[in-house]
Amino acid sequence: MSMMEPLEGDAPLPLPHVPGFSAPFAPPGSSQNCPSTLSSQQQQQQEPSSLGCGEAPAIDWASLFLPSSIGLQQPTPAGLLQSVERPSEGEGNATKVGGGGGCGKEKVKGGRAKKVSKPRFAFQTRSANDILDDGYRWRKYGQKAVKNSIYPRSYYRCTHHTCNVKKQVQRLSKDTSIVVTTYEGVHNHPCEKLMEALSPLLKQIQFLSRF
DNA sequence: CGGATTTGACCGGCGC
DNA sequence: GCGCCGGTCAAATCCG
Repeated sequence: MSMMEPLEGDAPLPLPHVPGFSAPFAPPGSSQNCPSTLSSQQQQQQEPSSLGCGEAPAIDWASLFLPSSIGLQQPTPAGLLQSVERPSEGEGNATKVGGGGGCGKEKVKGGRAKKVSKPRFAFQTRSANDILDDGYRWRKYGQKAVKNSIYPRSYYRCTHHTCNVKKQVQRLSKDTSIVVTTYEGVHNHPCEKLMEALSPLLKQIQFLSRF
């Protein structure tokens, strides 16, 4: 599994840029995403600020999503270790993204699947808890034992009806305190927790902007 | 009772 | 062509 090598091979690194747990995961130069609900243009312009939600105000989502700014809980104070973008995999020519059958594809009724490559974004966290509270709601749909790791990989899907974002969570066998979370796709909706936390702030901004 | 989780089966791509 | 492996499905089970 070559896709994890950059992560597993590296020792914990100082993180140059932390996109935030629930930030819209800036696609590495691609624009394919959630074709079922939103056009790719509206969805993402490589700008983290374009969350893609129609009624979302023009806000710098990337910065707002930072856990520290909204009080999202973090499993441990250690927090993020490394973020990894993986731009090379199948952008455009739709090669397999994760090695498996369904990866990078969407199944349609009847068992056939069409290939859809999505932006993927992985980062490591040092946490005793596998499940990061990133503000979104996830439903687990699978768990697999993976090679070269004593820990299984868990597969989650965003529970929002129109959102197709998935994430994989796996603990490193080399360093059991590190959890690797890989997001696939971009949320086309603001997370409930975030909006809840931001609403008073937004009101305040709107109020102040009148002057 | 409805939603979330678990888990074995199945599917499809890739390497040999 | 075949086997391995990762990703997904879906029925069963759990839980609030």
